[in-house]
Amino acid sequence: MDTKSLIIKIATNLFQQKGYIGVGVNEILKACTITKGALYHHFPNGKEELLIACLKNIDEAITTDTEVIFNRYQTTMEATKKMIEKLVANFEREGTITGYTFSSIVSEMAALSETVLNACSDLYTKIQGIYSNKLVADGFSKEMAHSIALMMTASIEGGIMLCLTHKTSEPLKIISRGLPNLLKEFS
Amino acid sequence: MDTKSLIIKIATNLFQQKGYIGVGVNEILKACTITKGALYHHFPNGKEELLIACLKNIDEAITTDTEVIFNRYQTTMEATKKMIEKLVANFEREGTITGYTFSSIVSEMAALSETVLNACSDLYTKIQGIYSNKLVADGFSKEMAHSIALMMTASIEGGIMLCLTHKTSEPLKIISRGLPNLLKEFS
DNA sequence: GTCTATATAAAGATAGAC
DNA sequence: GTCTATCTTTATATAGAC
Repeated sequence: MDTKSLIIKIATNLFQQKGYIGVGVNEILKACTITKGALYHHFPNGKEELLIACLKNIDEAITTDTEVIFNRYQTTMEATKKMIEKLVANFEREGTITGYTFSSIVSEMAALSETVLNACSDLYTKIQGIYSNKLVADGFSKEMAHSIALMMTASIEGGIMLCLTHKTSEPLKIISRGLPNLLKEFS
Repeated sequence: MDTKSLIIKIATNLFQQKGYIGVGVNEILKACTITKGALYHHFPNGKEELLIACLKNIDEAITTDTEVIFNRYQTTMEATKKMIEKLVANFEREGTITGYTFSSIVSEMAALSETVLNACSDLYTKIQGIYSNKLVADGFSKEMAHSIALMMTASIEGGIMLCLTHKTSEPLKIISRGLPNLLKEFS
């Protein structure tokens, strides 16, 4: 792998584990076994430029992964249950959830960087689009699908946060069981 | 007001707006028009000790406020709708949600400080307890009330995050409309 | 394209006068 | 209990050799 891709790969992991401000440039360098010269050659605008590249990387990974799951299973319900199962397994294995969320980045950057916030906004929109399309295929109207997709995203992201806070996978498991109520028409 | 209370009050506001790492000690001092001497006299262990004091402060404010609302209205549904209305109004007025959340603090501190994480965990448990009690009064079993309360917390926290990300109050409004589906028995 | 060495700024914290 | 002045560490970023 070329140096640039390596930096992005390793930095992505670190940012998801510790947040943007929680990871120093030096830590990234050490993890990559490279030095400042290399990093600033590939990312002249420094750490924030690297973060944007990482967000794009996360974006692709999440989108691809979600699409695969949502294509494999017949209904939104099945697909979502499987997705949450993966999140739970991830959490129980590693104690964090690295693959599917960026809410910590949103939270810490919301007041700090417009660029980063926009990147996160796009990403959520994209994920919700996948949910929404599947819901339309399930028979919901476009508007209802939009609303339900939003509620799914909110519940799952909130659930991830509760798992991290309470250090147990119970919240996501309960949310999974409550899905049938979530995936229903409402006013 | 005495200096210590003043520091806590102002720091609480800043932490909620910009997160823990996003606010420097110097910024707090400036906002309080005091100097380091005063701050480190009241909080010998520095910034983290101050944060814990602020979390307790938020805790009381949120708990009191939530209890008032949940006592005033007959059902969990009505109370929750009113609560979300307040969140939406807060967001539309100030562009942020300062009074009712601490998820950004959780997210950024999750990997960094055990103490802070525990304080946040207690707080969520307390809020969910209020929801849960009301749900039992509504007629749900204790276990079901626990599960629904958790889903409420997850949706609302997730909804707040989506509002911040997309810079619109739409997510919370949609969640409010979807509440009837959330507040139902499930397996 | 990657290295070493250095610059520069900001953070949190302390010491001691008043 | 609050001030000023200072310390220490750490952060991001740059310059220039190879």
